[in-house]
Amino acid sequence: MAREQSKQQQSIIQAVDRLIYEKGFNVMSFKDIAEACGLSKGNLYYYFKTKDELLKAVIDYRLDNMRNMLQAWEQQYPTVLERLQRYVQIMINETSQVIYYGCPMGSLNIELAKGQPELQAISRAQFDLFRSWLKKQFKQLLADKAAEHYAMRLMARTQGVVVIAQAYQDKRFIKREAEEINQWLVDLLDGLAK
Amino acid sequence: MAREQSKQQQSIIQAVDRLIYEKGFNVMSFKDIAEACGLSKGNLYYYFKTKDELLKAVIDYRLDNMRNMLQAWEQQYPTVLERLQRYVQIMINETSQVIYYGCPMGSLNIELAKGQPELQAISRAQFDLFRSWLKKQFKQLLADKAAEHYAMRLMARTQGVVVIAQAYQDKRFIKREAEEINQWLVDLLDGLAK
DNA sequence: GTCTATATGAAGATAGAC
DNA sequence: GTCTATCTTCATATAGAC
Repeated sequence: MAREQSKQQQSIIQAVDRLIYEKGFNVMSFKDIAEACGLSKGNLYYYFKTKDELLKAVIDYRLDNMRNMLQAWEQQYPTVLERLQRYVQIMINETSQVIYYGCPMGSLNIELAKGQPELQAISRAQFDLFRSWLKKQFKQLLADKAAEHYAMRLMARTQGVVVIAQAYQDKRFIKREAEEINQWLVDLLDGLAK
Repeated sequence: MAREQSKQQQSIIQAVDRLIYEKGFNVMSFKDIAEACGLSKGNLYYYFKTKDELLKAVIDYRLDNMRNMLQAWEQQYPTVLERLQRYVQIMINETSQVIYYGCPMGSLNIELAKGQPELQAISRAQFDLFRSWLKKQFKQLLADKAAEHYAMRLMARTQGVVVIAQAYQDKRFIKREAEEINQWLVDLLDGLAK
């Protein structure tokens, strides 16, 4: 739910979004942010008083984008298989960033889980959103509990691919594994249709 | 290959190993380390002049432990399936830490991949070690390239499970997915035996 | 709203006494 | 080898002029 925000706030949030992804939340500094959006450090504090506030704003921003994206997918893809495969497609589309910075959602959550539980709880909302959307898709074919399990498994599979691809800066691994996961989905839904 | 190291060096390395895992490399400070091993900060610098040196020492320490562990597994488990499943078992055995701090190898690598490529290269040796050991196991049943691919896929699957389990502090997910992966290995090796 | 200047604290790292 | 004291740099955060 985006509150009313100034152009400046928007541009700060976008810069921070990128910096968190590329440097990590704890490494990113106010100096980095100020430089990235051409503001003075002092002026930044006019908009956001703490790093935690910035994180919250970035997560809200990401969640808005994700909700729009997922809604668009439902318009665009009529079948469950297409929707699930579209999810897998993300890592293909983002390959060139993923091999360097990993998954924006996954890497942030891992960082914050180490000793910043309040912040991790905020970051986790990204997982919640994908998880519930994927569950909703699987529920068209499966009982509630099984749908939940498959949603989580699919997320685990894509996250795992990203971790290994980042470790080796290996683009081809992403391609190869995306195909494997897509085939797994085909076989799975095929088995369920019977 | 562990060089000759004093008792003090060993105890520092073990403290740092833990701190990197629980707080992250960049968040961990010399103050943390000094407190953790009951030394003064100044004295710490007598043993290790920089944080990078500490990282190298910790990775060497971890690699030694891993090599010993893998060698022991080869003594203990005669079959490929048992060995691969023993690898999957790690996340079961470490569940109570994993749900809070993730994978020691994976989370460190993800952190360092963001803007510290020289340090990531050091950390990546942990992945290399597992990867080549797993490949060696698969090569008993598969051609070189396929063995490599399956080794990476197995690593991706366990890493992914850990990411999701950490996101939700969900122990049961680890159990559930470990069983699934074990079954996948059974089916896979079964298919190859034919 | 935007800036510069500054307060304050913590980090990595060193010097030198013991 | 171990300590305390200190240097320097950089971080978060604030104050106050414009």
